[in-house]
Amino acid sequence: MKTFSLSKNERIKEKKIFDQLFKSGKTVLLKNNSLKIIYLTEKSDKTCVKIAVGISKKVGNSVWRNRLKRLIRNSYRLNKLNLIEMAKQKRMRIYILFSPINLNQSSSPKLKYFEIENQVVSLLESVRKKLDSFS
RNA sequence: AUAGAAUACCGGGCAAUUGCUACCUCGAAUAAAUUGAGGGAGAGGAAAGUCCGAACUUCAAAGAACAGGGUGCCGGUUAAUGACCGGGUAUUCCAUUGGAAUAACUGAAAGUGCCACAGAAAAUAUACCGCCCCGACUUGUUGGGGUAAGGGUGAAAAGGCGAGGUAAGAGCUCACCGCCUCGAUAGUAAUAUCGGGGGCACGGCAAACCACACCCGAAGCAAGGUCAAGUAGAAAAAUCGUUCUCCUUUUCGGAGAGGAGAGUUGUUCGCUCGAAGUGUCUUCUGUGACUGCGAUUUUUGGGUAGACCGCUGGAUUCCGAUGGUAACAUCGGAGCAAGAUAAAUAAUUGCCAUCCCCUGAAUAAAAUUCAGAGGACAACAGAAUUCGGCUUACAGGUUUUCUAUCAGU
RNA sequence: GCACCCGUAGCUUAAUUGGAUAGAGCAUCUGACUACGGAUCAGAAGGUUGAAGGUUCGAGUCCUUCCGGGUGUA
Repeated sequence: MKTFSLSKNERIKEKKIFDQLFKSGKTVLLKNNSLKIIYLTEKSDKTCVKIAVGISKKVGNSVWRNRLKRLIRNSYRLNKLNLIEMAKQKRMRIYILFSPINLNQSSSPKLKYFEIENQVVSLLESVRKKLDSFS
């Protein structure tokens, strides 16, 4: 498998998983409240990490939403290795949903890649710490 | 040259690295899902709004009338349109007899309706102030009559204007204009021009109802089809139907009529489809009750929302020729150019191009040019069955035309 | 995606077939009553009828185009 890829198998596509995430997932916020992560774990021998990006229609127009989604995905696939290693060690499946909170088009019309990447990295780190301490 | 308006077009480019989507080629492995390498491909002028028009699919075939909806000068283009092109007419503007822009631009003399307030009167006309005549008397008031020129009201006042005429006036009469009507000429037509006659009757609103002419069957790719999966062919209530004849007959069965109801997205007609048809009791041979069966409607509960086809080669794009004032058509040549589905088409870096700002140099200054450093990296905006239009949003740049100002010949 | 509906004061709503200043209730503010507050009584303010054009003498109402919000549909 390629190291920095993000194929269809690493994305959430099933409606059931989305329902479970919204019903019983745990949220992690950033300090400036721009992004959040909803995550869910389950024990399984077939380890995998799947992500999705959920953006409300009221946040901005389709061009802006597409760009945010692509930036989040791109920064995830460049920084996902640690999380996958941990999932292999602990033998669990991890589902992650990214979502913007206070971020919208009127407040920040131009999105910059490095800001998004920093936020994604710190979010992934905090998720990893929580999982570590939990088990 | 600068500024403005219109018009047609473009909507950053190249390279590297890391990815995404489907396809092709060569491999690996397998029951299958899969996976490795390479290759070329991958958002727009509006992809948007969903305002019109079609293709395509289903509703048996897509029938008729009414209802309902749409359009509305004339001719053409088109698969089709409410779009486009050409012409006419009206209005506005500039100018001075031409030019430009805009227009839901049929009918108010088929009928119905509305026209608040004000005003005498808002459509069968009428008379407040006036003007004029006659009578009465207290000589400036009143009674009767004529009139619609002037005033006043209003968004709108009953043909306009001038002359004659008159007590005062009035299409009462006449000229010109307008209107109605008949004819001729030009034009395919809308319409225009000219001539004769009438003698004023005909206010506005049809984006009020309506009339006339033409057009429209309905729903939409979540259409529709195939496969898989499914505690699914679930329960309750109401209504209706469960009828005849013939053939072969032990039975089973077959044919015909009838048939509740369903479809035809409003109604009617027409058309099409069309299930069950059992048993028991009662009873004066037919009726009633119950049960079973079937159909429809309503309610409750539950399941799946996966894969493939539709899905991209088409009223197709580009170039040229011919015809046409033009929209466009015909012919010839070349080309194939996204197909996702929790939804791909991206991210970073470098160079170039573009724009902004600063510093230095050239020149007396501005403007301009060159060099260096820094910043922005663009606007509007993301395919979702596919096309033709319309509408709306839009940084910057290019082409052509027109207008204004300045400079030169 | 496709199809469709609705916008009136801060909130909930009226407005006859186009006719005048867009009317109510709650909330808000001011005053009265009270030792103070509530309740009550009296009064005031608050609307370019979502926006822009058009038809009309006159548009909340009729027509067109935008803006915002919502619904249905396997």
